[in-house]
Parts: sequence; C-alpha cells; structure tokens
Amino acid sequence: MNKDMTYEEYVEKVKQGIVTDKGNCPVTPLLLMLQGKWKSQIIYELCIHDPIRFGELRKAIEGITNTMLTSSLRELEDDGLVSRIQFNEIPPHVEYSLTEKGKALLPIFYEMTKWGFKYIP
Amino acid sequence: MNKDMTYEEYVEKVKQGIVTDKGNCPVTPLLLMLQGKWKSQIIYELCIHDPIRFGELRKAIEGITNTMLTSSLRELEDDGLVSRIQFNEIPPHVEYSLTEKGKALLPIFYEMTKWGFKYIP
DNA sequence: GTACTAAGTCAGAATAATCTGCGTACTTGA
DNA sequence: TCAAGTACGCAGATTATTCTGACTTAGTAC
Repeated sequence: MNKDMTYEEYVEKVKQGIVTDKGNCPVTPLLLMLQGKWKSQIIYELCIHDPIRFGELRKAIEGITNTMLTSSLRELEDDGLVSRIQFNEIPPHVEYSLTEKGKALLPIFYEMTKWGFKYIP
Repeated sequence: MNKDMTYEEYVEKVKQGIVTDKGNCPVTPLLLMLQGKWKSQIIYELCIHDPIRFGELRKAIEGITNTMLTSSLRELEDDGLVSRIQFNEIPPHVEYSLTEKGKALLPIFYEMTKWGFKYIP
C-alpha cells in the first residue's frame, strides 16, 4: 500500500477492506490527534497567524483556559503537528507554529470545508 | 463563500482568516460527528459492507458493546450520515448503510489516509 | 518594596463518555 | 418447556476530559 494511490484505487481498496489492517488504520490516529474540544481551533489559529504566542492564542480562542491551552498544545507538540520555540527572556516569550506535518493537514481541512459547505446548513 | 473553491483559493482564505466566521466553522461540526471511540470504525465497516446488520457490525468491531454500538449508530443517524431500515419480521432485522452525505466523506478519508501513510510510521 | 508581565503549573471539582451486566419482545426448533 | 436468535434499552459504576481558581518565576518600572 503506497501513499500515492489515486482516489479510485483508494475506493477500490476500501471496498475490498484492505485499507484498514485491523488496528493498523491510517485514519484513526489522525482522528485521535484532532480529538478534544479545542484542537481544531488551535490549528486554525496557527494556520492564519504563524508564528503566534501563547497569550495571543488564548485571546484568539474565546473561552479557553490556561490549563486547556497548555495541555492541548503539549499534545499537538507530542504528535508532531506543532513546534514550540522558547526565547529565554524576561518576561518569557514562546512562539508556536505548525510543523510540515501539521501544514500537511490543510488538504484534509480543504475537503472537510467543501463537505461542510455542501452538507451543513 | 462557495463550495467549489479551489485548494489555492481555500488556502488564501484560510490565511486571510475568513474561512471560519467565529463559531460558524465548516470543519468543527464534522469533527464533532466523528468524535467518539467507535465512529470511524463504524463508518469504515459501512463502507465495505453495504448494507450491514446490527449483529454483523458488532462482530466486525472488536470490543464494542451493544450499548455503544446502539448509541453511536443513533448519533450517526441523527447527523444524517447513516440510514436505518427496519424489517418487521420475527426475529427482527435491521439494516444500516451510509447515506449520500455519509458517502461524501470518502474524499476526506482518502486525504487522511494519504496523510497517514506519509506521516504515521 | 509593591505591582506587573508572560507562560505556564497544580490540586481538586464538575461534567461527559464509556463500560458492565441484566432485562425486553417474540418465535422457531429440540 | 427451554434455549437460541435478534436488536436493542436501562441503571449504575468507572474512567476520561474539562474547568476553577490559586500559585510560580524573575526581572523591570514605579
């Protein structure tokens, strides 16, 4: 199974049931990474402001708390979607941005957006 | 904002911050629909076996309980991704399948799969 | 010497999601 | 008469996620 298959090949493989090898699914890990109340908003903000600081993120995302912003960012970092650069100054200064891997999510969000415009009133 | 925009236009709009209108995001509702431990597996099984019966689904998805399968299916039905046809026979007989809206998720899963093959070891 | 800043951390409470185990209906076959 | 098949529903327990509100660090301005 290679990553350059066409959509037609993909559909064919889905129908044959060979895209998922029982617990080795290529979709589930990504869905897990995007799970959580704030993840998609954080990624969105990182798309439009690159890089962005912790405090700016918190202001941009209405209702998020320090705790949740920190833990969500840590998880995104652990998953390799976000990078964190710390400037050792006083007061401290940290910049977050999307990694290559994180930016590669854009085509997925593009498809999701098209789907959303079509099917969500 | 129309649903036929190209990827280039999409990226441009993301950068300008006009894809999401504060709480009217086209991506978030879909991510919510896919949230939950079993949703993606259920959709996968519905892709490869169409239609499929309740009991077959439960056998196909290792570890799922009656309760969770029922409630996940209800939610997918409420979201319009899955349809349920009941045959009033004894013993009872119910068939589940993907709706148009549900099948339209395939291009998204295709992009996710490509991403997964590239970035998940 | 007190207040202010940015980027957090921590403990405990509240809420949400999931699991466990049992109960339901009705009919057929042993 | 009793178990088996089929598609669930429900109450209560457990586990996971999120929220609340206070605390930290170190330097600089007042």
